[in-house]
Order: sequence, then C-alpha cells, then structure tokens
Amino acid sequence: MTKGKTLPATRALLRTRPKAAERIRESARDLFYRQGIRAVGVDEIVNHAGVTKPSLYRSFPSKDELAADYLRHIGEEGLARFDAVVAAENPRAAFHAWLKDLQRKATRTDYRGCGATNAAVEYPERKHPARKVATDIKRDFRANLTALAAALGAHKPERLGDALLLLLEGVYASGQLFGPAGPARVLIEAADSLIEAHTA
Amino acid sequence: MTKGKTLPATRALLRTRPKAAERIRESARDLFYRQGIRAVGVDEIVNHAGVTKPSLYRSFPSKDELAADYLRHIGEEGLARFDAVVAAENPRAAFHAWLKDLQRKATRTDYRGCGATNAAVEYPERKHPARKVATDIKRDFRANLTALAAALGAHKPERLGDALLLLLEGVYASGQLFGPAGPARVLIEAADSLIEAHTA
DNA sequence: ACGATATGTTACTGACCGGTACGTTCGCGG
DNA sequence: CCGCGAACGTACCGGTCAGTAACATATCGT
Repeated sequence: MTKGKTLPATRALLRTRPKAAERIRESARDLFYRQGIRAVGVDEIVNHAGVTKPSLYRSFPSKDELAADYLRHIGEEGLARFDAVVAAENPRAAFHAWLKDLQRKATRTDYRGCGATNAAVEYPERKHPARKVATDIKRDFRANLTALAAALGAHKPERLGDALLLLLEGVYASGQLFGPAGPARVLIEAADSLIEAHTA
Repeated sequence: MTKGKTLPATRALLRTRPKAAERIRESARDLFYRQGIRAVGVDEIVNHAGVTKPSLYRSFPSKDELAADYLRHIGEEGLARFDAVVAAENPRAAFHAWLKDLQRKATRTDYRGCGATNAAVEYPERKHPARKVATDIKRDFRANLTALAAALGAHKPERLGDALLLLLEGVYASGQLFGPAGPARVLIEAADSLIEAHTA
C-alpha cells in the first residue's frame, strides 16, 4: 500500500463499453426515435434491452443523459455522412445522391424525421441536456451546408446553405406528416432550383 | 305542464361557453404551445387557468381531447389567414406579406414553430386525437399552398405548392432551433427562387 | 482458486400522472 | 325567500414516472 495505484493501465483497458450498456443504447435509439423521448419510459427501455433498471443507471446518470447520448450518436453518424458529401470529388453528384437517399427514407410510411429536430421540439428548454446536443448538431449541420454551398460554387454560400437547410428541415417534418406521397417528392428539383439561383 | 318544454330558447342561449372552460382553453393553448403537450400536465393547466381539475373534465373528455381542441384552434386560425392570402387581389403581394410576418415571428428567441407540426412530432401514433387533427391541418394547408401556387401562375401548382411547403416547414423547425440569426432570414429570397423556377 | 468487475433480483421511494366521487356555492325563476 | 339546478371546489384514486438501496450471482483475467 505504499502509494500503490492498482494497475492504472488495466483499468483504462477494461473501460471498453460492457454489453448491457450497449444493449441499452441500442434500445434507447430505437425507441426514442420511433416513439419520441418523452413517450418512452426507462422501464420500457430496459425491458426492450433485456436488462434491468440498475444496469441502466450504472452506465447512464439519468434518462436525460441517455437521451443526450442517443442524440450524440445521431449527430456523429449524420455529420460524418455529410462530411463525406462535402469532401467528395464531385460534391454536386454526392449531394444529389445524398438527397435521393433522404427522399427515399422520408417517403416511407414509418418515417419519423430527424431525431435531433424532434428532440428540440420535445424539449424547448434550452438548458436541457438533450436540447443542448440537438442544438449543437444543428449548428454543425448548418456549417456543413454552408461548406457544401461553397463547394457547389455559390456566390453567397451562407445564404444557399440556409436555404437548403430550410428545405431539408422541411423534408424531416413533412416526411412524418404526409406519407409516401408527401411533398418530399419535389425535394430534388427544389434543391436544384435553389442551387441554380445561387450559382447563375 | 301540458307538454311544457321549459324554455328551449333560454337553454340554447345559456349554452354559451362558460367562463371556466374558456379560461382552460386559453391556458392550454399558451402552455401547450410554449412547452409542448406532453410536457404540460392537467394540474398545471388548471392552476394557470385559476380553476380546478373537475372543471376541466366537465368541458373536455380528456387531456388528449383538450389537446385536439387546442390544435383545432390553431388550424382554424392559420387556415383562415391563409385563405385570405390565396383569395387576395394580388396573391403575390399578399403571400409576400404573409412570409414577412412568418419570418418576423420565426426569428424571435422564444419561437416555438408550428403547433400542429410539433404535435405530430410528439404523437407519432396515427390514431391519437391530437395527431389526427394535426394531420388534417397539414393536409388542408398543403391544398391551400397548391391553390396559392395556381394563383401565382405556376405551371405545376402541386409541385410548387409542395416546394413551398418544404420551405415553410423548414422555417417552423429551424426557427426554434436557431435563434434570431437562423436560416429563416433567407426565407423570402428562397421562396422567390422557387416561384420563379415554376413560373418562368 | 482468487479477487474484481459487471450484471441480475427484489423491493422500494416520493413525486406526479390523468381522472373521478362527492360536497358546496351561486344565481335565477317561482 | 325558497328551492332547484347549474357551475364549481375539496379530496381522493390507482397507476406510472424516474431513480435507488441492498444483496445475490455471474464472469473474467491472472
């Protein structure tokens, strides 16, 4: 015990996420996205994950933080996919493919929009953990759209980026309001019109 | 008592909405919009209205139906305002004014978007009373936008209407995500671009 | 085989949820 | 001024919410 630290390296290595926590994460993602965060209780999450409540609270300090974690995952995934578009050899084509993919998803009957936007709707209070993550995601997304607009040769990248952001948020919202025959069908031609107007 | 009906006219007149119910309606509108429907309990509503819970349940069968009533009010108000735009002498100018007004509201720090869209986010289940009203509102709104697009001389009114719907839903969502400096600032020029592309 | 770490089990808390049985006050017509 | 019904309040219900305490067991590297 003379100033012994009990193997710090081992401790660091064993810090890999255990199995129960990961199951909880996956269940939370599924349930939070499909039903909304407020609509899902922690009991439902642990049942779906096949674990018990104490396991949840050993890995996450609260339901709010679990929701924030769920949103962080959304943010990382979504922003990474968009970074690839911006950095693509042909940004125009890459963006077009990205739009087609979004259009396909947004016209499915069970589409639920953007989890981050939905979370901001559910938690208007700005200091809420989930709300804060959602706001950060959208800030980054907006910056990415500006970068994309620049890569597309826009005269005013911020303004084209914002116009595209309006369009995309519109797809997120209206995709879950109208079904497969919703307004998302005009997404690509509308995006093209905006791009055209900013690059002519 | 010979077949006496006890003054039917008087009864009909006294059927005017009593005071408590109207206070409840107003409180519900305020709280539901600002905080979201799920976030507001019936106790908070009746406290805000200065009445008691039984008064609420005498005028409304359930919280869900009160939420549906709140949305019906939103729908009537919003659709009436938009009908005036479509039927205006100069639809283009009337729509422009409508957009400016929306832009002004959507860039306020406490903006909370469209109550109907928010309700659909909070209640994905399609058979929920609030969700049903929200869906109806959006269906009518979409039809109104198509009518507006026709009045603006669009070659394909449905497609311009849908494009504008995407833009507007985008304003609703991003207005509450970004503050006053949000992407709603490009709303009018984006709408003009879309209209231009469909009327050229 | 050991010790540490991860997980399960059970039961519980206090707060809050939507909703209701029942008593009380008010206003108006006779 | 009485009586009667409409409007409203008091007090409560069972259920569910997020979160926790205490203890038993499983798993794994060494």
